[in-house]
Amino acid sequence: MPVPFNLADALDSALQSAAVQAGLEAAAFVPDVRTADPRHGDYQANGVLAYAKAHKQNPRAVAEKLVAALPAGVTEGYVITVAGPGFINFTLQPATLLAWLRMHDSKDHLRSNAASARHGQTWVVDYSAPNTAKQMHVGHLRSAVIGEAISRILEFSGAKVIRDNHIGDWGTQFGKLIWAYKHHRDEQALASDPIEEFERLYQMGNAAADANPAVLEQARQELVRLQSGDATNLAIWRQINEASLQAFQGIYDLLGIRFDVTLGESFYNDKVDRVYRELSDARLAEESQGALVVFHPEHPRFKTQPFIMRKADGASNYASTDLATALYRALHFHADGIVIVTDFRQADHFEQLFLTVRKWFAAKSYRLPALHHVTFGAVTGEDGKALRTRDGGTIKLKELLAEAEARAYALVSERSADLTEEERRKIAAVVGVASVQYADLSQNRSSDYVFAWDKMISLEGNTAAYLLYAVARIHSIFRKLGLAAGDLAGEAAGTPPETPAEQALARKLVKFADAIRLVNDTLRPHFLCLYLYELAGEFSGFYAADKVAVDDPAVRARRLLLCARTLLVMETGLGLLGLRTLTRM
RNA sequence: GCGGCCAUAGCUCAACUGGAUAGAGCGCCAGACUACGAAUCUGGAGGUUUGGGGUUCGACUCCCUAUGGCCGCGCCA
Repeated sequence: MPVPFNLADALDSALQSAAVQAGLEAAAFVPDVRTADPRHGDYQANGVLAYAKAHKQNPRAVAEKLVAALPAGVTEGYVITVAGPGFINFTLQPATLLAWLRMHDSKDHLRSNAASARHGQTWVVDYSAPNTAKQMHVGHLRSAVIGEAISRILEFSGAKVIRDNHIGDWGTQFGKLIWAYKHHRDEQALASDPIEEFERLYQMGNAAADANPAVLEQARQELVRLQSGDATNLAIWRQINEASLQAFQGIYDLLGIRFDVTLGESFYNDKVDRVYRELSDARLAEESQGALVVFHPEHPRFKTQPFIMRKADGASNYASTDLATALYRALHFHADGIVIVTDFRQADHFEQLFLTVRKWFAAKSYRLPALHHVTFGAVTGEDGKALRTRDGGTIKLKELLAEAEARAYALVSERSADLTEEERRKIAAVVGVASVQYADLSQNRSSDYVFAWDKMISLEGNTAAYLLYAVARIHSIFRKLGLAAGDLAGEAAGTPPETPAEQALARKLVKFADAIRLVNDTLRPHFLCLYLYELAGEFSGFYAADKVAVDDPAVRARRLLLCARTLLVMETGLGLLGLRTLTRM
């Protein structure tokens, strides 16, 4: 029995054609198929209610007609009932569950089936984007972790993804930094930990310029020299960038991030004139108080709140470079979609940017990509205020990840004292980072994120440790039985799931497709986290209820198949979130 | 002042973007290791979804309003 990867999709189109068969006004009928509460079934179609309402018909009668018109290929695979005011419920038959599990037996099969969703599309994902000359701190975590997960899921869904690190490597701060570099640098510190020293110099330059107008003027001169191509200052600037990128990569390595391109603000320096020209020619931009700005008369706020794209002193700012960036991504990368991952405070900026881009591209007949500003809330301490260390400084990302690993190590040593020191170190490295990533990803990104160590490294509940533990237990079963986890031999003997726990687990497994779809549609990775958590929960229930390593070969084969698929889906899903997994912990 | 986001169990969060009896974890109570890893599982208690109106077959979700919190708003990004 061939079954599709995404069963909800298949039901949707089956209901569409049934609507034609049954004589409904098919164009006005949207099946609205979604996953259901298990009490009601696996999928439910809710579209009948809206249709019947609009057409003044009895919803139950319409539902009955639709069900009667479904092809045999569909009706054989499910138990179908009409319930309540006109819901159509579909419960998968055990044989259908088995067929799905058999067909999706490897990561490659999952991927190739999922890839139809965005086949042929190109997406640019813009995330992380720290400023050079500063260390990454806790505030940089969410963009990096969320952006990477979105990139992986878009890729899994068939898109060509270009990961772009739009670093802040240009701007007025470099005048002060170069001034401090020339007057106060510590060569020894520069050699041993350059990023730390640059950060110190930046703060020093900032403070000195604030305190002394003469310094401020000298810093301005340094900036002018840099911008006019002065060799010395350019060399310092390059040194700063190089050291910064190296430090960033240290963090990215821990988080499993590798960018395809790093096109920072400086890259767009020579591309902003075209932006000024084209927006002015299109009469979208106007002079206001000496600056070149864009107003949006149709917008309640942006009709008076300007989008400043060239400052009165003639310099560019991030509006101009972001406009140039949008054009570059559309023309050079042929992007079908652009995702920009930043915190919610920049919502106004990107709303103005997107409004401007839409009008500009329309005026020039440039192909417009889908534009998504993926926002997330602030990271706060447990008091609800911005997260700070005890002495009031920001928490460095490097230190945060080290702390997570140390806490994980203490836990592993406590729980698995029998493992060697080396093994415990390795496990702690994975669990520590995964806990940080997962704590961030598992929450709806739009709310503020309350940072709490105990919750993050916790072993219980919706945490990385819980998911990794489920994976480790499955590996353990295969190890005990002397089987390879990916070994497909013996699966042919697997029969349809029978016990309640087996069925619940199998029914959750096929919903993987729906979770992927949901994240694709919403760009919210927490839906995949929630799915994996629920899957791990179903597995744990199954594990407690039904022993796998039993003597009866038929029962054992049936349950081993479920274990193999749970492992496959868990490892695939965790991989899409950017987490590494373990075989023991 | 104008605008945006948010408010769900004691705490931290979900609720598939308008669907069926609002779900988890922590904490609390009561159980389950002579069974593949108890970092687990099974039950129980706990709710006027901030207050008040409205829209409709149906509202945590949409609209209005009040209160409280976070944030943005002319040359930082």
